[in-house]
Amino acid sequence: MPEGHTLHRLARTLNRAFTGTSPQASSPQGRFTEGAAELDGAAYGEAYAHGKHLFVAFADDRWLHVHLGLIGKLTVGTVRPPYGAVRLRLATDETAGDLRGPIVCALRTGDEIAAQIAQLGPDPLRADADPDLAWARIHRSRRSIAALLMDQEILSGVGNVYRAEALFRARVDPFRPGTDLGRDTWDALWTDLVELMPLGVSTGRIDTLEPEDLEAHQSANPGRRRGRVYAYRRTGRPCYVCGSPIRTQVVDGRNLFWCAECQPGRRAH
DNA sequence: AACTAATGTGTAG
DNA sequence: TACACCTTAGTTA
Repeated sequence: MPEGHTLHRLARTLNRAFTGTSPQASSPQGRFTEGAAELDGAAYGEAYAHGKHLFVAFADDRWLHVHLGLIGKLTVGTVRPPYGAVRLRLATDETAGDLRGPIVCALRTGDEIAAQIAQLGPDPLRADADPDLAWARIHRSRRSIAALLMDQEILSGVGNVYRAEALFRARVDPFRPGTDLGRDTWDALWTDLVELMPLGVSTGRIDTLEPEDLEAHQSANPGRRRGRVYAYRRTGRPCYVCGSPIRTQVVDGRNLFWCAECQPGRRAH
């Protein structure tokens, strides 16, 4: 589930597995052979996430830049023969990290990493994040808050699930323009993301239901294991708060999910 | 077993 | 707007 929480979790997992080692690097798939050769045997430094980007520092200003995109996976576990298309394997005698299907897997310098980070808006999962930087752009934009929340240059790490859930939890109409949002509403959205996303880092999944709404969820979904959410992918099913059907609409090529009763707006959708 | 959609983003037409 | 990435969960047969 590659929204920001996934990448922060992976940075932690990589650091636990590889800190203090000099892993072997290879590209079983063959599409990162040269980069892997550059990293092979280099001393591992530290992994960091910023939004949905993952950066791994190695000795001598060699950095690995990974973006999983929609279907990419990075798994870390005991050494086994690779399956599927493994773009990059980092391996010690005990542990292998296998990267499949990323949209970015590249060797970078520290300067290049800094330039990449400079393009990203504040990340609710980072202690150094400044929400005012996002607000400065949001309150001057006529784009919808739904579009703004997904724009990684405005804030980073929020994807389609956290977008739908944060807007629901703050009871905000997704189509409201940034110019119309109000500072209080932005503060509520940001504060909620700052509380919500670390839960995703610890659990590896996105759960957003408040305790008082959990009962309605559990009676409607006995034994469900995946994330417990208010709106995301619940099209046509009853809202856990008001019972009216969750709505969906494609906006900028992505499905947007919301409850028109709990998140009322002035315009017809 | 086969098929589809998906948490994302860059590029080409 | 379409495609590429090429995995995986979920659905349909």
